[in-house]
Amino acid sequence: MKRLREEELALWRSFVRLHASVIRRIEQDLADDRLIPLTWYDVLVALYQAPDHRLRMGVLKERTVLTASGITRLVERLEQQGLVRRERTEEDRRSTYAVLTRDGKRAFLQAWPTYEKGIADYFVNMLNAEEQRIIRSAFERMLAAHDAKGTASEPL
Amino acid sequence: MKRLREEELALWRSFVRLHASVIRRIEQDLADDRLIPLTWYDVLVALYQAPDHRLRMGVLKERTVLTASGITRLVERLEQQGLVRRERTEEDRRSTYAVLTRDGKRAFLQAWPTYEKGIADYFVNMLNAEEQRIIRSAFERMLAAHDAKGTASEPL
DNA sequence: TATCAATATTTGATTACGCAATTAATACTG
DNA sequence: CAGTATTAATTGCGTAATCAAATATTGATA
Repeated sequence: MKRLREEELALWRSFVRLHASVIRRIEQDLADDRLIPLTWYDVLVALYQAPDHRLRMGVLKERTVLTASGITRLVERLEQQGLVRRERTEEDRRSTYAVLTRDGKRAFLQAWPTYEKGIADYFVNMLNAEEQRIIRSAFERMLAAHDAKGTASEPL
Repeated sequence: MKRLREEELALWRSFVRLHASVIRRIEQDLADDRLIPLTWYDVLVALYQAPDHRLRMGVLKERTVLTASGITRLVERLEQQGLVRRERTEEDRRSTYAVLTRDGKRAFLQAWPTYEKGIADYFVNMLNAEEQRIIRSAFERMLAAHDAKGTASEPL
């Protein structure tokens, strides 16, 4: 049971706080511009990139940071806003597809410039090329390891 | 208006997802061991480290990741659990102090081993010494820059 | 020093999310 | 091929966090 050193703890704290700060700022900018929130964006983009702009709820869950019930409710709201449509299919009648609507496509295309600028201003552009490379490779490696382990408890 | 490159976007996504994954795992471990949640821990530690184990609500807010009302409610719950006591003072009767109780101290000391292990297992120990150094210094620099800017909208 | 502004915290209303249980359909097994 | 297990998604219920408005107190100013 190795104890954490002071610098290691500082590293952890910086990670948590930076995350909160960046997310809050981007969310604020989106709200200021009357655009959709980050969570909506994540779903709509995933659909946009998918073949036929449609994806099963389960896949959608994996692409976001939510649990199954979280996704159900989020898609429900998106459907109410007309940004997404739900479809059941014959091939497997347990599953539901979420399909991007025309309005949904428009909503996320409108949000992108603000989102992109937020990511750049509050995060990416504050890192030099070497830092970017190192952080990305470390984080992706860690994520892979996380996934490898608790796939059971994975709402990732 | 510089556009984000693919790798920059991947960097951003790895950041967001890693954060969600690590936090979720630690929170789960704490729950499994019947210990206090992360947010409680943050408050209790801040109080523990403060002179006389007491801090004004506003200061507490700065040390966590919550807004003013978030802190009010969190401290409220902690008070209900007997982990914290609220005190008003004569020097400035607008402000409230939160004071760590004996039970509060015990609760967070009990949680620490699990929390520490989580930080180590899911985050710190997955990074080599150089990565740790680089990430910490970059993140702390970014946080400082964030604070310098929007101190107005800062619940940081 | 009465008034207006600023600060510190709290409250009301709303929203989002998680867990555990539920429903429904498909896959496996003896 | 009947019965059980597994998978996919949803729902009930509770908790926690936010924003905006309210309250209370202190500071500034004319």
